[in-house]
Amino acid sequence: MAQTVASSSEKKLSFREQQHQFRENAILDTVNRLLAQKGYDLMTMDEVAAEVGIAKASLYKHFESKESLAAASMTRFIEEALAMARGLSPHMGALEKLKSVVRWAVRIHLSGTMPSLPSTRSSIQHALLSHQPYVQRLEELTEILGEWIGQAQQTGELSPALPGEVVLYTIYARSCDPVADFLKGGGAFSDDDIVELLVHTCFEGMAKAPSCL
Amino acid sequence: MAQTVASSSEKKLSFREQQHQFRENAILDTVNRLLAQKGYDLMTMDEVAAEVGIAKASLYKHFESKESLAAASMTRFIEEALAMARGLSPHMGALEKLKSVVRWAVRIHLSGTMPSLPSTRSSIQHALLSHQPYVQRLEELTEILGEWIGQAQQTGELSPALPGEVVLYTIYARSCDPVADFLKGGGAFSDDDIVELLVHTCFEGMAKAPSCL
DNA sequence: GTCTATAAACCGATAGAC
DNA sequence: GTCTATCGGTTTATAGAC
Repeated sequence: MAQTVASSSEKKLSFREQQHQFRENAILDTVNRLLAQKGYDLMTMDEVAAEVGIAKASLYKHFESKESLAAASMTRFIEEALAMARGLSPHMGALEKLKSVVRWAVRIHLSGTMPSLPSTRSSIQHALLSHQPYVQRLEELTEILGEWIGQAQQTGELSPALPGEVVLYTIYARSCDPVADFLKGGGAFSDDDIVELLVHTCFEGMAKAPSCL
Repeated sequence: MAQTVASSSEKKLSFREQQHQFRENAILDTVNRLLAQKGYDLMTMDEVAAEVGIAKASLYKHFESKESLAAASMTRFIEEALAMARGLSPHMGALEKLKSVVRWAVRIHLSGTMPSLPSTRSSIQHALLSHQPYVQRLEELTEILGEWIGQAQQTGELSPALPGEVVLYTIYARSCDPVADFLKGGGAFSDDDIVELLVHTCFEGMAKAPSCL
């Protein structure tokens, strides 16, 4: 009996916690979209609250500040990237893994739900680097990518003469490349085309013919 | 006599106009730097006035709004790019001309005086496209680059299978690529190294060894 | 044209009732 | 936890004296 009550109480608590998590995920979904559309500085807390369908004060019960809200959004995104990277088949070559990561990121970017901060210029960049959960996951991802970069350089799939940091930063930057937005705005290409074109120019440059199209 | 007076009057007017132009150029220099450092949304008119050394109200005697100020800054920058492109030796190959443009832009980017708006996300992007002087010059530059791209594709220096828009957008995007900021922040490379690394990955990709380093 | 002072709007964050 | 109402600060832009 006592066990049943305890179990029931546990279930109820777990259910509330689940609802809490569900609500927070809904908030973060909205934040991801708004960050993708307008960026951090132009996104307002009023707007987030209105789109989620709650009052602004309620938003502050979940996240203590605008900065921590954006940091949570970015952290969740990196977690998804980590899960994606770790889920890649171990039979893939290192270069193919790296391309898969860029493909995945560009596709999310094109769907309008990548909470990327475009550059060093955003006011949140500094706050993010003080947000331990974000930094930690970013380091994990960097370590995974760094390993693959080293492997691809050993096999010659990537030039060993190219500093690893250059490859890493380039991969990160191509994942939220404005070229994708421009091409999408032009309307001449499908999302799949844009993904392949971007991955091609990123790794093969512009002298070699793309395998797609 | 009348001529002398007229001439003197003309000279005085011209001098005042020159001073006016000089002041406006000083303002635009400051704006370029602030736009490069913080971007449009985070740049404030108070800040611009303070750094120029004039009162904010005086700023509004030169430019009627923050939007028109940023638009003037961007327009002047495109004019410099046009002058640079038109000044390239006619003996250069088309590909070498394109690379020279990217080299020039990345160098300015690294110097911290490129008034680039990082992406589609800035609130000024829409206003810029309604600013006729800017749009016109951007079209002129696009036409020049488009011609070179076509030539480079005919000689096979660039892949003819790659859509021209992809090449054009890529060149524009690499000119203010955040990779340059990351590498500069890392401190391991000189500005010249960064320029060559970026130009190399842009045109040759990451499989081929860079000619520099 | 340059200044000081201020208007008008917006935004992040909080108080306090329920 | 959710709401309404509001505070405090910042920003763009302008009024008016000089």
